[in-house]
Amino acid sequence: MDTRERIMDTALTLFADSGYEAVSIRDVCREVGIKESSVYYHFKNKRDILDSLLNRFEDHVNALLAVFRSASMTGETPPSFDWMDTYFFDQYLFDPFCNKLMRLMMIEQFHDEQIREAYERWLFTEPYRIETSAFLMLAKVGVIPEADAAQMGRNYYANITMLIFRHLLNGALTEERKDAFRTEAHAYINTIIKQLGGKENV
Amino acid sequence: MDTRERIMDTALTLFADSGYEAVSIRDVCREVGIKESSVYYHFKNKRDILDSLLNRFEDHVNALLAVFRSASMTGETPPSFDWMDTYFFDQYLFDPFCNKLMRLMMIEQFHDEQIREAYERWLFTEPYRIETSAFLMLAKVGVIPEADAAQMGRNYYANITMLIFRHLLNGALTEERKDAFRTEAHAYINTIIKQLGGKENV
Amino acid sequence: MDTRERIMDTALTLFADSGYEAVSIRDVCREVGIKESSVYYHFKNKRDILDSLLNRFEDHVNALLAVFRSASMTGETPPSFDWMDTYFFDQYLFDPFCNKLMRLMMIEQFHDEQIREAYERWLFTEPYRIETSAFLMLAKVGVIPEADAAQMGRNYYANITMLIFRHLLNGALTEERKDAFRTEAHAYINTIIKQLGGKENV
Amino acid sequence: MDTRERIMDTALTLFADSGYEAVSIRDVCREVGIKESSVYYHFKNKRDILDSLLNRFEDHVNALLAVFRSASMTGETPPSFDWMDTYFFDQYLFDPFCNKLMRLMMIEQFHDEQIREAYERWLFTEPYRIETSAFLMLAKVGVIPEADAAQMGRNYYANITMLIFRHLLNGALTEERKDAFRTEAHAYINTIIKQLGGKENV
DNA sequence: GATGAATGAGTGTTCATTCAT
DNA sequence: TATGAATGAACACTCATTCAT
Repeated sequence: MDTRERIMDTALTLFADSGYEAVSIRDVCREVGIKESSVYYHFKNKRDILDSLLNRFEDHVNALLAVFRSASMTGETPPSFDWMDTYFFDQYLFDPFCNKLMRLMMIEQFHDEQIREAYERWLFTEPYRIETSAFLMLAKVGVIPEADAAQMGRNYYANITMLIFRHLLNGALTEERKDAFRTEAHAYINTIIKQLGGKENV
Repeated sequence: MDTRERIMDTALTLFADSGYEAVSIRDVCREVGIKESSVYYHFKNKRDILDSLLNRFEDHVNALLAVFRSASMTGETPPSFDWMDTYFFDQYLFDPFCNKLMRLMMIEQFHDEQIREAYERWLFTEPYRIETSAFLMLAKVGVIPEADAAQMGRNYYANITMLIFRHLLNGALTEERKDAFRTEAHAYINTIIKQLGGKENV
Repeated sequence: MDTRERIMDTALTLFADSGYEAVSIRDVCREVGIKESSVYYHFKNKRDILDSLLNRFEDHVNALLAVFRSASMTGETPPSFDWMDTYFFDQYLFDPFCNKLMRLMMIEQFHDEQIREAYERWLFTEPYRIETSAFLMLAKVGVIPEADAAQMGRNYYANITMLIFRHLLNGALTEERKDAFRTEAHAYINTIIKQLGGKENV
Repeated sequence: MDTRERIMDTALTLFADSGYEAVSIRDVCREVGIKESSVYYHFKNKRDILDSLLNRFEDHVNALLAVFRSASMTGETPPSFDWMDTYFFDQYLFDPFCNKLMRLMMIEQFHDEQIREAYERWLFTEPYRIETSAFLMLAKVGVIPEADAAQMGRNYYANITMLIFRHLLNGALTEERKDAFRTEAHAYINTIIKQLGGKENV
């Protein structure tokens, strides 16, 4: 991994732990093993590191979305909760890069409007859009009574959002916390499936 | 209001906006209208201001809890969603002091274990305890089928938690955001009441 | 002399030697014997030191002008070249504070419009006004033929200005340079006096 | 123009605007369109650029002097104020290269003895030598009474020097400033010519 | 109770320069 | 010829804190 990459990587880890302001260029450089002045060869200034991270996140998550959309559009595999596990849980919520950026956005949203918008979009608006549309698709396929789709989607979204803040954006992201999230998420999903008379999914 | 009070007040407002680290003693003093050295007559150091705020919050919220408990214990008035409005929404979530402290805890939880514990307790554990117990009481009173109480309580908790993060801990606390929270919360509560065959509550 | 005074004093000496940009706060503090951070108790920033110096100069020189004006207005003593020696040479050109500020303005006029204006004013416009008006007064008193006053004033001004740049704003201000200035200035003045048929003034 | 040339050219322009210290290698390279490290192929270090400029100036101005001397020695054309216009004004004072170097010397003379010497030489000593010798020649030719030559030469020199500092080394060298210089210089010259009973020269 | 004055440690950033390629 | 990458030293400035008054 080249220097620029290592700076971004280290900075993100520290930013996600303590917030942008609380992390100094010195801190980043100590970790990376370069001199402070070297940072300025790769980045215009400190803020430029943050912006680069935000841009990379935006790109990364848009790519994820594109894959997800094309997969769900072709319809070759019917929508299922397993999808969520793969695309939303594993590749988004648990992904170290994405998780750190969510923490960063969560801290910085309070004093940066640009970040606040990203925060609202990627933790609320987009998940809501995807999860409710998944339930609408399940209704189309006939798995769910059409009348309940919206309400169920909204409930699902609320439960997952609560679990994200409770377990994945609370202190350090340990395996215990991931397990707690997974356990509660699956328990919730199974109650839904039971209501639908479906089979359990562990 | 005496000087010590004004320092705490101002510090909290700034901390809630930008986080503890990002706010300087200078910033606080400029607002309060005193010299920086004067702060050290009232507080041991900067951290002491933060600790005093956390202690005051703990006291304040324990007092709230005590009132709530005694009110619900006497059973003179049956538990209802109106309670929530009064005790949980108005006196806790919307209360400027409490709301600022929640923001502060949300920002600082990532690099301070003591704050993380308070954060987990007052945003997740305690609300969960109270809200689910409210539903259990509703079940005892016969308003809700005993079998659904736990599940409904959990759903209620998840929805309210999601709304808190989405609307009350997102950017500045404006009247629009309070309204958005209230609207969505009441809409959700009404769907529950409808399911129970009860009357709407606006 | 208090700290603020000593900072200004030292800064001016260094600025006049090397220019504003080339002098660091470190340089000033080393000389004054204080820590760099202490400067910021007395001045908002580096530029504030410069501005304070310029303001003080403006005040100082306006005071000089006022004294000169009142002295020449009362007319108790007729205008003479001795006046110039006292007011313009000794109290202005040779005065260490004023001389240093002239050097500073001379260096900084190239990249600061505000300073350029002061430079033009206090090295060209005001001296021109004063010196030509002195010759007009001499004409009124009958010492000089009215017709020659303007031309002689202008020549006097040109000669003195040239001597200022040649001797007083060239390298360090040593006693030799002051002597060179005085010698040439008096020589020039004496040729004028001779032309007028007056007595020599050494 | 090759790279070395472009570096010197750009550096001079920037140095003349802001002084040597205030201009960074970065500034020069940005303008030239090369990377900072490339400068060190063409110059030993930053100071080497300055020295090269000073050397080039010395050569340039010596060449000018040689042309002027041979022209005045042959005596094929009698000395005149038109000469001054051509050699001293147009080819020296208004010449962009020379004018920039004069500014540079004016700024840097205060903290570099080598530059101070060049400054004194090319702004005072040499012009004085040339201008007074021109008046001596005019006396030889009989245009001026021998007795007045020295005095008139000195006055001429003083007036031109004052105009140089007032108009050509004051802020940026604009067409307005050149015009102001020319107007005042010609006005002065005409008063001399009038005194000599000669014809006006516009 | 409050402040004037000071400070050591640290902040982000710029600088001229080096050197392998 | 030119540059990508790095660096030590310096820069202006901010910080929380101290202490005598």
